[in-house]
Amino acid sequence: MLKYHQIAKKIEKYIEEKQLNQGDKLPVLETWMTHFDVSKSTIIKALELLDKNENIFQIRGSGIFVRKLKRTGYISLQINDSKKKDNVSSKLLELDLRKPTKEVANNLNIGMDEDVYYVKRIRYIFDQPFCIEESYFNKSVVTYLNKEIVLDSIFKYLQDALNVKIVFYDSYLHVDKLNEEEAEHLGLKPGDPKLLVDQTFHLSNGQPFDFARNTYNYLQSQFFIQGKGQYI
Amino acid sequence: MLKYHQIAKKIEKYIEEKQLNQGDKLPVLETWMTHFDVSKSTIIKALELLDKNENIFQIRGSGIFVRKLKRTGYISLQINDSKKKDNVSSKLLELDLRKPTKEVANNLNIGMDEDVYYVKRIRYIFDQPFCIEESYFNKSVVTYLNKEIVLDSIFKYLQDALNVKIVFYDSYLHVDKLNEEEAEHLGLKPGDPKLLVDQTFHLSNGQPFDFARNTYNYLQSQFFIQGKGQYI
DNA sequence: GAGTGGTCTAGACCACCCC
DNA sequence: GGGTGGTCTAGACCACTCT
Repeated sequence: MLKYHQIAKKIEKYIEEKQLNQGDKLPVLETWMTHFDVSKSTIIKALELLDKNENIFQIRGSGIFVRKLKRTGYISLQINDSKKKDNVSSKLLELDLRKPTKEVANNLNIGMDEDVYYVKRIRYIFDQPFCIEESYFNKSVVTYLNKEIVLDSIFKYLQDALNVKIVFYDSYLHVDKLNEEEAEHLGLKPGDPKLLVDQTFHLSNGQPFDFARNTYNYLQSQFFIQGKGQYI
Repeated sequence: MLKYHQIAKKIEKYIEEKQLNQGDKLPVLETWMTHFDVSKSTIIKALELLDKNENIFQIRGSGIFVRKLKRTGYISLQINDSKKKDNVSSKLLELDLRKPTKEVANNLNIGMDEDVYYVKRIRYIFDQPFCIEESYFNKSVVTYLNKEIVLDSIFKYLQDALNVKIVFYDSYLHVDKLNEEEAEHLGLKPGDPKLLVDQTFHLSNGQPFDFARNTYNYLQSQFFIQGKGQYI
C-alpha cells in the first residue's frame, strides 16, 4: 500500500477518534512530516486525497480543517469512497443473454447483433424497495455471469476473476414519472415521480462495457454531492 | 497564473484543436516536459487537473487518453469547470431582508433572530422556465444586496466587492411532487415530478453563508456527473 | 524488456492569512 | 512579519502495460 494512502487513512482515523467537527483545525504540515517521517510532498499527497474525498479543506496561509456533511441518510452520487453499505440487500429478477436494443447498443458502443448479459435487480434499504437496477454487460468483455455472482458483488467479480477494471464512469440523471410496472416494484403509484440514473462504466481503453439504468423510489432515496468552489 | 494551470489549458486547447475523441492517445509525459521545458512534477500536476475535470484519463504503463461525454444537453452537478452558460436568463421575483425560518436558520447555522437576504428568481433556458431558485444569505457576511447585483452574478459580486470566497459547497438532492405555486412558475401541473436541490455554500472558516433551494422543471433539465473508478 | 506513468525525496522559493 | 500551505525542480526508483 502506498505511503500517502496509509497516511491519509491514519489522518482520517485521527479525525474520527478525536471526534473533530466541521471547521476544527488539524495539526500543521510540519507536524505531520515529522510524525510520519516523510517528505512534505508525501503529506501533501495524503491531504490531497482527504480533500478529494471531502474529509478536509485547506486554506493557504491558515491551516487544514475538518469538513463534515450536515445531513445524514443521503446517498453519494460520487463513488469516491467505496464505503460499505449495510442495510442494503437485493433480489434478482432476471438474468439472461440477449441482443441489445438500439439504445443499449448505442450506450455500449456495440452493434445490435452482439450479445449482452441482462441483469435486473431490485435493491432494498431497510427492507424497503428503493431502486430498480437494470444492467447490460458487453459479453465480449464480461464473458460469463451466473446467479451466484450477480447476488454477490458484480464489480468485485469483474475485477478479481475477469481482471476487468473500471477506469471511469458517466452518470446521467433525469426526473420522470413511474410507469405501472415500475410503480408496482417500488410500492408506489403510476405517475409518481422517479429519479432515473443512467450510467456507463468504461474500461482502460475508454470503451463502455456496462450500461446501467437505475430507477429510484423518490420516497426512499436522497442524494448528495460535495464540491469545491473555484469561481474566478 | 500558475505554470501547471497554463499548461493544462494549453493541453486542453491541443485536444480541442486536434479534434481528438474519447480514447485517443496524447503525447507521453517526456514529450510534454521538453515541449514546455518544465519538470515532470509540473506536467503531472497539469494532467491531474485535466483528470479532475474529466478531460483525460491516465493508465499507468500505457499512456494518457482523451475522455469525452457522450450525451449533450446535460447540466453538470459538479461545478468544477465554471463554463459560461449561454441561453440562460433569469427573472427576479423577490428580494428582501427577513428573519429566517427554522429550517433556513439551521442550514445557515445561525439564530432565528438574525437577518438574511432572501432572493427568489426564475431561471430560463431558451426562454423556457427550468428552475425556481430561492437563496438565503447570512446578512452578517453578505452585508448588502440590491436588484442590479442580483440580476448580474451574485457570486462574482461577493468575491470581487465583498471579498467573500466560497471554499466548498454541499448539495442535497430529493425528488418530490410540485405544489400549485411551483407548478405555475414552471408551466407544469401540481403533482408533477420535481427535482429539489438544496445547497449550502461555505466560507473558509467552514461556516455556511448561503443556503439555496432549487426546484427544477423535470422536462427542461437533465444532469450529469462524471467519476473515476476505484473499486478495491 | 522497453515504454510509460506514479511515488517519493530534499530543498528553494512563493503566496496567502492573520496578528 | 511569522506562520502556513502551495509550487516547482531534479533525480532516484518503482509499478504497470504491452508486445
